Amino acid sequence: MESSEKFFEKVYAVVRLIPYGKVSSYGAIARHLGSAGASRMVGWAMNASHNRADIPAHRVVNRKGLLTGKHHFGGSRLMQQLLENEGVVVKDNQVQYFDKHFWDPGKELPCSQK
DNA sequence: ATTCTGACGTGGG
DNA sequence: CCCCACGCCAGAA
Repeated sequence: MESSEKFFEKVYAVVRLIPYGKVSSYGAIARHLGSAGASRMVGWAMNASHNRADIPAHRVVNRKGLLTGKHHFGGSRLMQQLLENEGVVVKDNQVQYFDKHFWDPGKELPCSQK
């Protein structure tokens, strides 16, 4: 059934919906997918996201607002540059005003409750 | 098949 | 806030 849908595709769908100048966390997305605790898989999905072009993975950070995945961005400050370019203040790999830029899918999205 | 790792989260101290 | 340990699911070796 729908559960057969790729976990990755779900992640991509949510990440792609992240508005400009906003950031989200792996756990929030995982929870939205119905697999709370599978936060690792979200990160793993992002890893595969390099194969996709419309996946703003730089808008996805850990719950601390830390750019944990910047090392995987192929470069070094690319991720931070992109965030700052969108108006997000980043300092020492950490997003400032994280709660202010935080975007919760299960909270902002309409009826996606499972 | 088994084993380990991985862009994490949560709970307890 | 920090640190430690466990859980989580998927993919690679």
